[in-house]
Amino acid sequence: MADAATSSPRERYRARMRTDIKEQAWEQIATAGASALSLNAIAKRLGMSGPALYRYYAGRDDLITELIGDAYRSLADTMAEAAASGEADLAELGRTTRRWALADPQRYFLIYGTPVPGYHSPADITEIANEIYAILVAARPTLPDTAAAQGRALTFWTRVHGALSLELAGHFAGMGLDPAALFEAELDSLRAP
Amino acid sequence: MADAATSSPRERYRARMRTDIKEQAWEQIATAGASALSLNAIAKRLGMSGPALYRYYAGRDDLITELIGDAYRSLADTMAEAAASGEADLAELGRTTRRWALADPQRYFLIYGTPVPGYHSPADITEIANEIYAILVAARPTLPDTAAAQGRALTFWTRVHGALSLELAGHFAGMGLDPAALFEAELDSLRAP
DNA sequence: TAGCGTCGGTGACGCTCCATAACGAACGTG
DNA sequence: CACGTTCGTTATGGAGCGTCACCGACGCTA
Repeated sequence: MADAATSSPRERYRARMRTDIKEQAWEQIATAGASALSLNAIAKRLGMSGPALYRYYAGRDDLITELIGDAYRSLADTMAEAAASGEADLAELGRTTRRWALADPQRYFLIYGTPVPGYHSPADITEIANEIYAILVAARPTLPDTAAAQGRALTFWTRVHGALSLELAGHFAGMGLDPAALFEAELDSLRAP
Repeated sequence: MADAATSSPRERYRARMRTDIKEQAWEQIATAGASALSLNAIAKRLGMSGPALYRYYAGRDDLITELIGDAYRSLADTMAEAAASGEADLAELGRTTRRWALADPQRYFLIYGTPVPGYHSPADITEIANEIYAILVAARPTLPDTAAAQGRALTFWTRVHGALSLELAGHFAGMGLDPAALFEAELDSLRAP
């Protein structure tokens, strides 16, 4: 079963509708942030009335949860692709992460930004997070010791996000600093532990 | 005029009211995040009706802006106090920052969390940010080269926030990692550049 | 192909919130 | 004690989320 291959017209319409909704949602998030995401506005721009969206998503939280999942998936795929492209230097993975984040900062913050106190990620999302972590652990140059590789991956990850979150939030802008150079300097620091 | 020294009863009442409002606001932020901050809820908990708050703050944004300023001020004062206490090791300043952040994570995210796309900090807030930066630059051990001190402060700051933002957002929790140990490891990395 | 059940969309409604306006009461200064 | 400033209230408007009842259209199946 789970005939994902064959799809009825209704299923295709429904899938198309869901992607259209998410597309509008991403547009709003990119321009005004996730907290300003409005179902009514999405519906209006799709030419239909508000409650219609509830046929596709249980509510605002449900939609955002799926968007978070998509963001994670996008990052994991981007990292995996970079890692599989042969010269998967750890520093190059860092640059890949930065490019991905700069392409849509609010998408980055949807994952690594301010958490909502009550919120807990569903299991499939934490799974993707581990997937990303595994890519970092396996990155070249390959280390003989697994523990060392894990430690390196973790240090790498925290430093990347330290530089990235400050850059994307604009904390460097007012100080006349060059975020790109700073990022490269942090990548260099990982070369010789 | 502007007799700031003497304060009329009205002025004191007004100041007291503003602090009460902010106190309730912090409570809400700590438990539900800044995005869930509700003026109506604050007014209700203060035993008065919603529009009364507009005598003290021009609106929701005005209140939040002042809260951000207070958060910055609190962090800067905490850092300055630690730096002035004699043994102002750079690593100790890092631990001070972490303690400050753990005391109220949402207050931390009010400064270093997801930015609102349109928002620009007022000048007096960026001033406090520079104040914090200056404390880090001047931290012990004193470096002869100013550029080196600035570089060290910057690296320190990005790494501290990398570890802190991931810890506070709960990204380490699901992976069975010890945030405190990880933080100490990052502080160690700063010792020998 | 005809009919029927499922699915999708609509307007109406209740609730909460932000923000403004108009009104009345309390306060304290002169 | 009188008057103007300040404070708090209710009323109002507008937007958003989410639910409900209703209806139209689609497509599967007999």
